Amino acid sequence: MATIHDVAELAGVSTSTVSRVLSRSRAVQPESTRKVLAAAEQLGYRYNAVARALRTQKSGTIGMLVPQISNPFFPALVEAVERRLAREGLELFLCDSQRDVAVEARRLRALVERQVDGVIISPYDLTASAPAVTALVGQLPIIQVDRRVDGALTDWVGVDDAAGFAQVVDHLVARGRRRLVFVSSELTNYSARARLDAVNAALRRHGLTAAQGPLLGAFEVEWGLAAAERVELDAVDGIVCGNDAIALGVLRALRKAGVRVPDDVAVTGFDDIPFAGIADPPLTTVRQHGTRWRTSASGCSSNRPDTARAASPSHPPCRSASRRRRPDRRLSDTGGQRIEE
Amino acid sequence: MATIHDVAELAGVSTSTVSRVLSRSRAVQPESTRKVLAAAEQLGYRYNAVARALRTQKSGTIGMLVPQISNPFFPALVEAVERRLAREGLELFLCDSQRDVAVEARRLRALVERQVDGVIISPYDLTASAPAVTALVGQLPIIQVDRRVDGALTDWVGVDDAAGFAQVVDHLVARGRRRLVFVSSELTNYSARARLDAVNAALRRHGLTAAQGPLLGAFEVEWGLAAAERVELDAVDGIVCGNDAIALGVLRALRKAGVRVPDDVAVTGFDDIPFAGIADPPLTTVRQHGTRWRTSASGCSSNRPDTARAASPSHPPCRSASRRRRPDRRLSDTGGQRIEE
DNA sequence: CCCCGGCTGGTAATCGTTTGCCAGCATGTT
DNA sequence: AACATGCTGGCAAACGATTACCAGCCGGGG
Repeated sequence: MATIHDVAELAGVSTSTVSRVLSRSRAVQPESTRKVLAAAEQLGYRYNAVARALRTQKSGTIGMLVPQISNPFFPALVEAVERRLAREGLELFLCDSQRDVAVEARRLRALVERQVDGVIISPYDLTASAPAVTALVGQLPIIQVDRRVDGALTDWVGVDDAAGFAQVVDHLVARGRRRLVFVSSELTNYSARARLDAVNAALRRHGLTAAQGPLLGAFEVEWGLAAAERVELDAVDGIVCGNDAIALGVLRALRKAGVRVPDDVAVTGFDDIPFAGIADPPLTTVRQHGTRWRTSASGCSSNRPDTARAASPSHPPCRSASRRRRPDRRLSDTGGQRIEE
Repeated sequence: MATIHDVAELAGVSTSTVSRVLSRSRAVQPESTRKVLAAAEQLGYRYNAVARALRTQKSGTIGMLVPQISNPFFPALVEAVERRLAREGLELFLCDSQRDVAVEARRLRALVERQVDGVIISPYDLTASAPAVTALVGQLPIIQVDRRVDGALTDWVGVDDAAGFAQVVDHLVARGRRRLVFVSSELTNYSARARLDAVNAALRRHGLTAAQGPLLGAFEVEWGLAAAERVELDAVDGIVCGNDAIALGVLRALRKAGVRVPDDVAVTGFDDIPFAGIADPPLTTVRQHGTRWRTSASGCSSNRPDTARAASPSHPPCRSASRRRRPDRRLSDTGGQRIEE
C-alpha cells in the first residue's frame, strides 16, 4: 500500500507538501499540486485513516451500540443515523450488544479503545447497563437513544412514550374500550418501564384500572404469540402491546384461536415498523419515524467540547441536550382502515 | 487519557515492559507484572487500538457491507457474523450501502482507509458493484456473502438458491400446482437472478413453463402488495415469491381481495425470517438459517495469507473457498401447518 | 540599498504502541 | 575460573500521517 512518502518521492516534493495538497490544509502552488495529484493517482494512493487518527486524535468515526439489530425498530434507526453521519463525513461503527450486559460492556470498551469520536447507545438494561454508560460520561461525547439507563447524565433522544401511549389509550377509550390489558417486555429496559408507566397513567386519567395485570416478556413476535394465550378474553376488550412485533404475534394467535378483532377485542401496536403493514386486520399503531422534535430536558455529556459537535452535529454541544421525539399521530380504529390525523 | 508512558512512569519500569505485560507478548517477572497492572488499574488505562493498529498493521476489525440493513434477512446474518468474530477477538465495522452503488463504493473505500483486516460484502448490484469489489481483490481478504457480483474472484458464502427454489417448485408441483408465477426483485442483484434461473430450471425439469411472466420489483413487503394485483388469478394456482417479505405482502393483498389461500392459489416464501411466523395462513418457506455447509467451488481472495485467517477464521485461507449453504428443508403444504422434513 | 512581510516548501517532532537488539545478571557446564 | 546460556528489562526505531517552526525567495516601501 502506497504511503505519503512514496507519493512525495514520485512527485519530487516533501511529505508535508503532499499532506497539504491531500488534506487541503494550506495553499500550495498549482504546479506542486498537480505533481502530487498525478503521483497519488499513479500509485493508487489511499490515505491511512489509522495514522491520521493517531496524529490528529480524532478517528472520524462514531460508535453505535444497539441491544438487538434484528428487532426491526433498530435498523430503521441505524439507517437514519448512518445517513446523517455520512453527511458530516463520519463513519458509523455499529455493534450489537445481543441483549447481554456483559457483551454490551465489552463492546463499549472496544469502541473506546478504537478511539471513536462519540458513542450513540441504546442501552439494554435500565439499571445493569448503567455502570458502563456512566463510566464513559466525561470521557467522550455520548448520547443515549430510544432507551436509556437510570441515572447517567447524558443527552438522550427518544420517542415520548408517555404521549404515545396516552394516545393509544385515549384512542381505545374513545372507542368504548374500558377493559384493557398491557402486553410488553420485562421491565428491565427503559422502554418497557416507560411504556407501562404511560399506560397506567393514562388509565388513571380516565378513572380506569387495567383489566388484568400486565403480561411481560420480550419485544418479540414469539412473546406476542405466547402472551395472547394468557389474556383473559372474557375480561378484556382491548390489548395494548408494547411494540408492533408483540402486537403482530398477538393478532396471529388471536386469529388462530378464532377471536374476532376488533369485534371481540381491539389490539394496538407501537413503532409502525414496515411489517406492521401486513397485519390483518390492519394494526393500530403509532408511528415513531416522525421528523418533529421536542426539547424537554438538558444535560451535558462531554468535557471535550471540541469533539462534542461530532456526536450531536445538529445542535451546539451541551445545549438543549435531551430531546423527546413526539410520536406521529397515526391512529385508526383497530381493525378499520388506517388514517392519518 | 492515560498512555503506556504514564503507566510505565508510575510503575517505575520502561514502556516496553508495560507493553509486554499488557499484551502478554513476552514473559515478565511477576514483580514487574504486578507493578504494571497496579499502575494501569490506578490510572484507568485503556489501550489505544489506533496506535496499536498503526504499529502492528492490523486493526482487529472486519468491515461488513450490506445492501440494506432493514431487510430482515441481513440483521440475522450480521448477528451471526458478529458473534463469530467476537470469538476471534475481532470487531465488526458494519455499513449499509443503502442500495446505492455509489454509496457502496464510498463506504468500501472508507473501510479500506480504516485499515480493516478484511471485508465481508453482500454487493448490491450484480454488475455495477463489480468494479469496487474487484478493485479490492489482492489488496486485502474479501469475501462475498449471500449476494455476489459477476466476475470477481473472491470467496463466496451463500445459500444454494438453485436447490432451495427447486425444493419450492417440487413441493408445489407435488401438490398438484401446475400454473406458477414468480414474484421477485429486479434482476440487478445476484439473488434475484439466481432465483429466477432456479425457478425456470425447476419448471423445465417438470416439463412446465411459467403461467405468467415473472413480476419483478424489490425484495420488500410493498412490492408484494403491489405485485399481487398484477397476478392473473384465473391463470395461476401458485405464486412463488423471491423472499418472505414479498410473500407476506402478496398474502396480505390476496386476503384483502378475498382470494382464498391455499385453495385458490398457493404462496411460498424464502428465508424463514422471524416475521414469516405471523403469516396467516402459515407461509410455506425455506429456512436459510441452517448450520450445515457444502463446499462447491474455490478461489483465492488474498495475497496476504498472514491476515487471510481473519476474514475466514473457520478454515485455512484460500482453500475450499466458496461455500454454498444448503437450505434446510422446511416446507409445509401452503396454508397447512408447518412441518420439518 | 536595506528591511520587512507574505508566500512556499522542507525538516523534524509527534501521536501511542510494538519489537529488534543489546546489556546485565544469574545459573549451569567444563 | 572461564564461558556459554537463558531470562529480563531498557533503548530506540519504526508505523504513516499532521503540523509547528524555520528558511529562502520575492516584491514593495522607506
